[in-house]
Amino acid sequence: MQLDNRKKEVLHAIVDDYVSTNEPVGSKSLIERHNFQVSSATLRNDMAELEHLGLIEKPHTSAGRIPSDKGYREYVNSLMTIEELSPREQLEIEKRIDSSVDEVTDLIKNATHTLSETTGFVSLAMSPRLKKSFLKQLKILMIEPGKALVVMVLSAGVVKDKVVRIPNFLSDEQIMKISGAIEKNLTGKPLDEITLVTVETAGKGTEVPEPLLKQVLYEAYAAIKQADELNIYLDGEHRILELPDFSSLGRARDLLGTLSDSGMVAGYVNEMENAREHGTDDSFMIRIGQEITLEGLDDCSFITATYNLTDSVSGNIGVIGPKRMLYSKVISQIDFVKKKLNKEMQRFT
Amino acid sequence: MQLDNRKKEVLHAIVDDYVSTNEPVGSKSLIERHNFQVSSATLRNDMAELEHLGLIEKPHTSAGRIPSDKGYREYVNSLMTIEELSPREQLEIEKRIDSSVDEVTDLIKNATHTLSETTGFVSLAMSPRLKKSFLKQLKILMIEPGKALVVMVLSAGVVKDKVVRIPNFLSDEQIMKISGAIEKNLTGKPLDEITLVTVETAGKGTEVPEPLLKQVLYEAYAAIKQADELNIYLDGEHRILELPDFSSLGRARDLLGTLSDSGMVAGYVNEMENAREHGTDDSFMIRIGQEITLEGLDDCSFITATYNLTDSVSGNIGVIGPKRMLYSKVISQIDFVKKKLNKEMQRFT
DNA sequence: ATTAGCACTCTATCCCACCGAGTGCCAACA
DNA sequence: TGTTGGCACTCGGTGGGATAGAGTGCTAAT
Repeated sequence: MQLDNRKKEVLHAIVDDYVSTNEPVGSKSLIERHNFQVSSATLRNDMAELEHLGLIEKPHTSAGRIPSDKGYREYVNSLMTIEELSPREQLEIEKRIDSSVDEVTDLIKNATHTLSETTGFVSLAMSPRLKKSFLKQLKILMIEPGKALVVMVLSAGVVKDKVVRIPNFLSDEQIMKISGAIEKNLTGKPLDEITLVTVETAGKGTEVPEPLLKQVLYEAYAAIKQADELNIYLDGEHRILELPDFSSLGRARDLLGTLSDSGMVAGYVNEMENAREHGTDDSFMIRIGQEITLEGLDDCSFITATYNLTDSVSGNIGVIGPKRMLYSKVISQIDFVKKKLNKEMQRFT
Repeated sequence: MQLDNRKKEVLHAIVDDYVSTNEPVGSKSLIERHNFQVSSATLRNDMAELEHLGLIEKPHTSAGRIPSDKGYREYVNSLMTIEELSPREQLEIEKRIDSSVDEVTDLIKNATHTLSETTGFVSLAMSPRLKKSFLKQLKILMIEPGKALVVMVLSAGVVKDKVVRIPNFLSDEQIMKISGAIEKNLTGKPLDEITLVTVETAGKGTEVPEPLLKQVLYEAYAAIKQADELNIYLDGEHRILELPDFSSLGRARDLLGTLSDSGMVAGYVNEMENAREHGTDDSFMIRIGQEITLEGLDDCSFITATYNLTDSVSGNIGVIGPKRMLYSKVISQIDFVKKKLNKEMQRFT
């Protein structure tokens, strides 16, 4: 992208103005608001050029210009400068993220809610990807004949459990034996290295008759696998309706419809995360407009950061807002929430 | 409410027509659609009367009539007849409520989702009110120094747990002792009869030094109290935007804003439930329009039924939809989902 | 009690004219 | 070659005015 300095400034100004006014910006109003030392005609030429490059576009012939997806992208990649939040804003966020909760999940929900409140957009977080964390404890508790609770404590300070069905005839002692054997052999193993086979070999030594044993082991395995399933937390969906960008109802409907399928959104975030490998940037993922492949999000931007529960266990937190957003501001807000989250998470590990 | 037969029929017809067309209904179109053996002028007189009684109203001078809240109320109380769902519809619901889940919570979420899909409205359910269920098991598991997991199995087949902080120095054995003492003394007690004092006396016999013991007992008590806290599950909020009744955006915004505060909604459902004491009806609660004290729900109706996990443990499930709904249909849908839910719940108790 | 007839009311819709912001282009200028 | 003033043109948005249509209330007759 070869742009001389003034053209860069023009694009910058157009994005800024459009973001703050929500109206296509014309050459004249550009002169009025900014200190360009040239005439409006010159800017018109520049704008024609920028339009030719696909960085801006006009809604109709006789309107001003608005940034295209590509224009926003250029803005985000090379034009904007990010500033720290003011102490007031920082304090506000710190206050909101209540640190007295007992479980990581609550902390994450808390941060997500805070992020939605401070940005005014929809926020979301993924639960930590636990596949790299390892088992610290595994207990199977009899609940009643035929039913047991598998409780797992993971290295990342997370506790997971699952109710499972077991054969009716099994005694308390038998369960304890199996539970002990699994724990003894699998403690220290990362979740993603635990397979059904691993669990079955772990349970070998116990003197429990074959078919019964096998069922319990299978259930234990299922519980372990469920523990590293990903959850997504969405917050502030209703804020979409407060944004002028989605006043058209049709757009809002599509967007909310898509967001209501949280599994789909989670899948998309995962895809993004996986595609990040070649990431040159510092853990931020930004998708703008049509770059987002989810239906109904063409007018949105999707920005996430990566938080860390431990070195190897991380998740994502971010927002979905209109393309027309104050990128630098929102990014610093996400960044600050992420940092605060990381700090608070140390308590759990 | 003294209405001669024809006036009742007129009101009935107005509600039906308005619900299906979403347009104020006039005397003439009433004649066209229904077999009234009188002229439109006569109906006009009747309608003037109904309006005088506050059962219908007109949006403006030269428009047809629409039912008022009071009109809908009369319709619901004495006019409509409820029919069973068709076998097809029943099957559809039965199929959707997946019965293979392992936890009551999942079953309830499932039913809520199904209800939203079949009615096309927002659906919601309250978690079971567990205060009448009793403790069947209580175990405290050490997770790491300073942290433990309290696991409770309740009579209603529900498992609850909570991570709690405990003094660092406590050993595994000490925790086991305390856990055993609590379980021994509190098993069989309904949750609402368990107080901090009860827990403390239960823990008396253990040979654990005073201040440490006291803290653990307090945490155990807190865990028990948390177990009977109510949760609310909302589903299908986005469907609001598909309803012509909320096409005005402002209304939709208010409604979604209110629903986003799920605690508030839960509180309201509870209020309704408590006010139901004098209930002559068969467990349905219906609130129409202004009868609902939640902000932004003036154009809605709120209908819930009571499901039962056990004789003494129940919760609510229902929908929030526009006042202009097919009451009889929606009520049978809720009723059927509730019955299916009750049936499935027997597996857990 | 019911009906036909009539004057009246009010909204929704369409049409049209006009305003204004903005553009593209051209010719002139530094 | 880049910049500027000027100008004709475009197009969406706004507001007024006319019209159609559905519905009402009232009155007088049955």
